[in-house]
Amino acid sequence: MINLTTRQSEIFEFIKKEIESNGYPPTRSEIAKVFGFKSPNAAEDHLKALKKKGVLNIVSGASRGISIIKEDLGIPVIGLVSAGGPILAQENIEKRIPSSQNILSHGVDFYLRVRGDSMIEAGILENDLIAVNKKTQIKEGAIVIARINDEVTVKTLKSISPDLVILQPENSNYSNIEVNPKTEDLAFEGTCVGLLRDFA
Amino acid sequence: MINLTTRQSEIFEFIKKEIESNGYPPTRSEIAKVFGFKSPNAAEDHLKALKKKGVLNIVSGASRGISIIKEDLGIPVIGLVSAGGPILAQENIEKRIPSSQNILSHGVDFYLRVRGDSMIEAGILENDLIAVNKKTQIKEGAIVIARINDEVTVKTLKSISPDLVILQPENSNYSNIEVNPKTEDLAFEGTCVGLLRDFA
DNA sequence: ATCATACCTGTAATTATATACAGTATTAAT
DNA sequence: ATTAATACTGTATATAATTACAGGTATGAT
Repeated sequence: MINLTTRQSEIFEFIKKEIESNGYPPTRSEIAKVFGFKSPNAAEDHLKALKKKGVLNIVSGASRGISIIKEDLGIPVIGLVSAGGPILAQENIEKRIPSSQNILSHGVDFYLRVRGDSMIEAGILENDLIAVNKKTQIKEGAIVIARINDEVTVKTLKSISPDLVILQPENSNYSNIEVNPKTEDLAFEGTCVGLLRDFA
Repeated sequence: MINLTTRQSEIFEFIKKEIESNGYPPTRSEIAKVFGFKSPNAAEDHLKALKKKGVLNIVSGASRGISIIKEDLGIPVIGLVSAGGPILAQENIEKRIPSSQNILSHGVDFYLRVRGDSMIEAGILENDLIAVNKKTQIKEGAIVIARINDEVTVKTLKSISPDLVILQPENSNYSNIEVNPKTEDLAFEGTCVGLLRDFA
């Protein structure tokens, strides 16, 4: 999608909200009123711009003939992460789950399919999907998605300090991973905010 | 919902279809045209009838001010099950999750909040929500929701025969539950088809 | 038998709405 | 420096749309 301006985003979001709450789209005048425009033509201009940018469709002559073009790709499900590249690279995306179906309380940036049994004692099994939020502040005690030298792993963050990060598997067969961020390549991809298991 | 007449259903379905495909509701004239009415007032009459029957809402004065009232209550989340009564009794329903948000591959009849730690070795922890399907055939090896003498429990179904049902907890601290369906009150509420954990 | 409801036609008026045209000011790109 | 895009005001008008009123017919219920 071509980037919308701040104003255009506001208008676009308003239209979406109206459709959601009323069940039908707003008129030019309604938009103008809400945004304080003194002319419905201001809204008309915005609609034309939004149509041009391909985010909505306008049926000429029809009242409220506005419909949003949903290009909502949904929340990506990350399968096996290939070494190198960013975690959200196209080749890692297994499928997408519509974001409207997000029933978790936190925002979910992506789902990661769990490989291995290192977290079974935390009730996280192989093939489960863990919901990951990228923005949540990384905290000790949380279950985090870390990348160590191109290896992506899910572990409990035991402790964090400038020269020592301890990642703890939740499986007594495995031992803690100790990383020195100064000498090793360590990045946090996000925090686990949910879990999804499908008994297919 | 009060029963709609055949004609009313046709009109109602058409309106829903229009909203789905166009993104906005039809006008009286559009309805009239599609159904061959020679007057938009025929459509008006139908809309009034449909409003009276509570299936849609009409905003007076607004063009296309039609919205369908969704009676979809969503999938119930069952908290603590009170002894006696059916599992889906009103007093057991903690909240509802819109069925449109169901991302699991099987149909989900309700979610059950897990109490206790008897299934931790199957990765099912306290407070997780397990998605339950009532219709799936109860099979050995599946995780089932059983009711034994008014006690609702989640266990793996180890074996089933006319006079002995063995339910296995997935926690080595607990031992198997053996029930004779002929002498004890045993009912299967459904099969676990998914799991949802929210790190709130 | 009468009444309510469903299901229409036909007309018409008010209002809601889209949308063109003519401007103005600001900002980002070439 | 000029052009294009953004973000509006202000006016005007054709037409889209709601919706009332006045009928008509058929059907099932009281």
